Formats: sequence, structure tokens, C-alpha cells
Amino acid sequence: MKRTQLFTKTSKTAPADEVARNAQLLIRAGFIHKEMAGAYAFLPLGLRVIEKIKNIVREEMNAIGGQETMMTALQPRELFERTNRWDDAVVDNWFKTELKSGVKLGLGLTHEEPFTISVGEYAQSYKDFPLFVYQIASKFRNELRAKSGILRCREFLMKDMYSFARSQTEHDELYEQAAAAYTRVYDRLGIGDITFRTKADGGYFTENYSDEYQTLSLIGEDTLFHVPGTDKWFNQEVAPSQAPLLDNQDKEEKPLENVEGEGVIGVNALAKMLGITPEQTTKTMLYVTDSGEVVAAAVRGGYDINEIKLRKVLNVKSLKLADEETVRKVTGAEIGYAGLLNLPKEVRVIVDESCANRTNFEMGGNQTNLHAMNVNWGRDLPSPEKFFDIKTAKEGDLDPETGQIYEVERSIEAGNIFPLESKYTDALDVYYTDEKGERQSIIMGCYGIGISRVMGIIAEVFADDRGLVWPKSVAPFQVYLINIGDDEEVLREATAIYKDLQVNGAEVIWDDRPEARPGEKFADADLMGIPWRVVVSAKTLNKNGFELKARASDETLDVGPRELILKILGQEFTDENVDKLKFVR
RNA sequence: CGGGGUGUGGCGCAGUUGGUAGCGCGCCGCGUUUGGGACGCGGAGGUCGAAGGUUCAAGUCCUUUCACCCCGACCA
Repeated sequence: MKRTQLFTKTSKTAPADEVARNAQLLIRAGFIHKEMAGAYAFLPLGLRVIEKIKNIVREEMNAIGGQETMMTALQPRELFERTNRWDDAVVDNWFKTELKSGVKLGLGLTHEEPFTISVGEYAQSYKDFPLFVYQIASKFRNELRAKSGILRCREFLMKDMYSFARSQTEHDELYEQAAAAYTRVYDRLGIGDITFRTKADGGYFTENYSDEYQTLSLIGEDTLFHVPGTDKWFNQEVAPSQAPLLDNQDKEEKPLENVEGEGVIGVNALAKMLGITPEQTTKTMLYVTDSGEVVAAAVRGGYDINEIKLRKVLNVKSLKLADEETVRKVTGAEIGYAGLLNLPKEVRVIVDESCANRTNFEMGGNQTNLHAMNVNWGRDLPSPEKFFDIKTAKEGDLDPETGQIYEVERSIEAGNIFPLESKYTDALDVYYTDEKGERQSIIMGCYGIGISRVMGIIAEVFADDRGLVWPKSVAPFQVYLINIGDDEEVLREATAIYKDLQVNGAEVIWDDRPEARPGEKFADADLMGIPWRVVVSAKTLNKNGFELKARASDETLDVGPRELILKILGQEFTDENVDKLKFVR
């Protein structure tokens, strides 16, 4: 493509309302256009990147047998009511619309239901399974807040694949095949060495864990806990944690005492008032489970209670903080003074392991404005039979399995895979018939990669102070060709190499603008992040013909056309390879 | 949804106690330039986010509203 045919231009300034580096650079370079918060258009250069990413993902999904489809964006209410995902109280980021007749519709935000229906319409025998189906299409999610440029949008491009298996064992195999395909995708996208498979919460999809693919980046929204020297990575919300032991514990037990602290709420304020460290305080929260059971959960000061972990310990599906009335009834105090002392018998007590191995600790007094000091297990209240891990891991914590201190990293989610069991297939009455003629549940998995988000991640993590830096596999063009000067010989050589590169399969954009000065062309080549830059000028024609420079390096090479093309194709400069080259000249 | 901030040519910004809307980049024309975002001369382009109000007079003051950004909460 010639630069003069490209309608977009570059800009020295980014719009003031964009803060994220990915969006600033992509807009300055003319790759995307912001239509509104969380919705970006892809312009010619940006679309080329999107297509490259899509093709890599498509190839890897096809390689494991994935069948590509395209579902509809418009989704019927009735379908999602069958899986209890229509109600805004359950799924709160629907975009909903309606037909002229008043019939309610949703814009697809995930496609378990339509895929399950489509598969179930045809695949009914055990002989039809297992299978993978997927699509690459726009998703619509009414996020409360779009942010970080194209990393969190309300309309975005996603590849979503779904697996359908005849058993949990078969599902597990498919799941690992898909996981391996994901690893290959990230490798090919050039972010393989900074992208890790992590354990994450299953969220709304499943009570189980899910796996995420997280790319390390300081601008990331997620926090990862990594066991050094291993491939064990956890998202913060599910990282098992062991609190570091406290080294300042009294040897002797002191007498229990009650201290008045009117209006003192919050661990730090409390510790300050009592003259103790925050680690000597205890945070007790009351929850009500889906079966109505009241649970008191306690962690040592400085930690937060992790509802995901607590839910798993209690083996319940949902959990909510007890309301004021329940708190008053159970503890006899206003919110903020709950403790474990003298609780009614029917309250189940779950204590985090961070509360063990302490002497003379503080705890809410279960009386408004009262705090109990110098509490000791065994003496003032029975020591729990078992301590659990119900806290959100924080920096400094240990991996309970290895005892190693976690490395903590910021990251961006680049993909997510979930085991779905038979939640959706059962709900939609989609089953298969086994060899014996009996009806069986179908085990599903789902596998997502945000195509447009991955583009943002790549833009974000590789960019330098001169602009974007695309890996070759996703760059909109491989070569940015620059002619300096427009005398006959320079133009003739530029035209020749432009065609020669193209016939040999290299994508090239030729900055043929007659009025642009050299500095402007260099700056654009850098800003656009094209992997190779080729210069033709009177100067280069006096040497070997062309100057070649990689975007990611400062070195330049003076090369002839054969060597130039081979370098760009990633081939050795051998007679055999030279013979295969085609030349238009 | 809570807190904070910003809306003025395509982009970045200035605009004083209310008194004829400006600058840089970009764009158009002519000329000189050509290895890291050139220079000169001449041009085009704005109902100042929107609506209402105060005033002889509003980009500026008041009210309402919309949009965007940041922090937090949320995030299938």
C-alpha cells in the first residue's frame, strides 16, 4: 500500500481525554477512532492488526478441531431466562433493547446459550461428540465504567469457543487441549514469555476455579501471586495464603479486659487507640448463607475476608453480609463491634489461620463501643478445631504448600477459560444419548480471548517513547519503505523494491508522500511501529542500494535487494534462497 | 453508583474586573527546502458541549443538563 492512498494521518498530539498509552498511540498513529467511551472504530491500519490477531487465533482453534461459526448479536430474552441470566439482578451488564412490538431483546454479551441450542439441534448421539465450536464477533457489555483505552470496552471483539464433551474426563482432555492452543496463540502473538496461565475464580459461570491468561504489565487491573521458581500463578482473589508469623507475641497471657472505644471503627484507628499493632486486632464479619445460616468469619487485622474462599469453605453457592438487624440480634451490638466471644451457639464460626499463634489479641466485644483486649484461645474462648484460609492474600504472604513468599505482579487479563460442567446444557435440556440408549448430560467448557483487548495489550507492553512496536506476527505491514528525495533514480528504485517485496510476500507500506520531509517519514515509521524500515535515497544508492533498520533496534544495515528481501522474510542469505526470490525489476 | 476534574476550529491549548474569539499543530495556495516531525508569504475553518436565565452586553456570572477523563466500587 502506498501511504498516499491511506486516508489516515498521524498526529503529534493525542486527544486530551485519552490517558491510556495504548489508546494515545493507536489514535496518534491512526489505527483507531474513538466513537464514544468504550467503543472504538478500527481504521485501515488497526483493522489489519485485528485481522492478523484473528487469523492466529483462528488457526490455533482450527488446529484443535474448532469449528468456526457466527452467532447473532441480538439475543432473545426467553433463551436467557431459561438459564437465569436475563434478570438485571443476576447479570447486570446487559445492553437491552426491544422490537417495535415491544418484545425484549439483549445484545449478546456471551454466547453459551445460543451455542448450546445450535449444537443440541444437531448433535444428539454420543457419536457426535466431542466437539469445539467458536466464533469471532463483537460482544456488548454495559460496563459501569469503560477505561484503559481499548482494554475495557463496552463493545469489543472476542473469540469465544465452547467445548461439548460426553464426560468430565473427556472434558478435562478438551480443556487441556484448548489451554495448550492458548499458549501457542500467545507465543505467536509475541507475548508468550510475559503471559501466564493463572488460577482464578469461576465467577458467575461456575463454582469451580477458572484459568486466566494474564500478561504482566504495570497498568494491569489484576494482581497475581506467583510462587517463585514454579509455574504456579494465582489471581489475588483465589491465591491460597499463609500469613507470616508474628514475632512479637507475649509469652505470658494477660488478664482479659474490656476497653471502651466509642465510635472507633476500622482496624488502624482501633490499633492506634489501643496502642497495639494492627496485627493484634481481629476483624470479625457476619454473613448469611443461601440457606439462612449465620456465619461469623474472623481474620487478623490487616487482612480482608475473601468471600470466594469463605464460600468454598462453607460449601455454599452464595453468601451475603448480614444486615444491621441480624448483626444486632446475633452480637447484641451495632455493626463494628462484632467478635467471637459469647456468640449464640447457632452461629457458625470460621477463623482464618492468621488468627492462630497469637496471644493477648484484641477482638470486638459484641457490645456497642466495647473492645475485648488480651483475648487468648482456650482460656477466653475455645480454640477452633481447625483454622481455615478465608483471607485475601496480600504482599508478604506465603504459599501454604511450599512455604515460599509470593512474588506479586500486576497484570492484564488476555484470556480466560472456564469449566462449565453441565450447567447450561442441563438448563437448556440439551443431552446426548449414549451407547446404551440412555440420556446423558453434556459437559461444557468455554474459552475466551478478547481480540481487540489483546491488540491493546500488545500496543501497551511493547510501546516505547517513539511509538508503537508491533511483533512481526501482528504488524499491519512488515516494511515501511521511505524514499528520500524524488529524483528519477530514487523513485525508480523505490518502485522496484516496493514491487519486489510484494511479489515475495512481504507486506509493505511505501511512504511516497512527495511533500513529506525525511524526519516526518522516520517519525511515522516509528510511531506506527512497523517492524522493518527501508530507506532509498541518493545516499543509499551510492552504497548497496538500501538501508534496512528494525524498529526495535538502532542498528542500520546497507544492503542490496536480495539480502534485503531475505532479511525481511527471515531467511538466510544463501544461494538456494536467493534463487527462489522473484524480481519484478 | 460515590468522589474529583475537563468541555473554546480536525488535534493540543490561551482567553484578565463581563466589552469585536486568539495561538501552535494540521489543512489550502505560491515559493524556497529535503537523512529525524523545515522556512517565508497569503488563505480557509469556531452559533465557545447543550438548554434556560441575569445584563445595554456572556466563552466569562447563575441554574439545569449532556458528554468525556481520573480514583474507588463493579467486572461473565
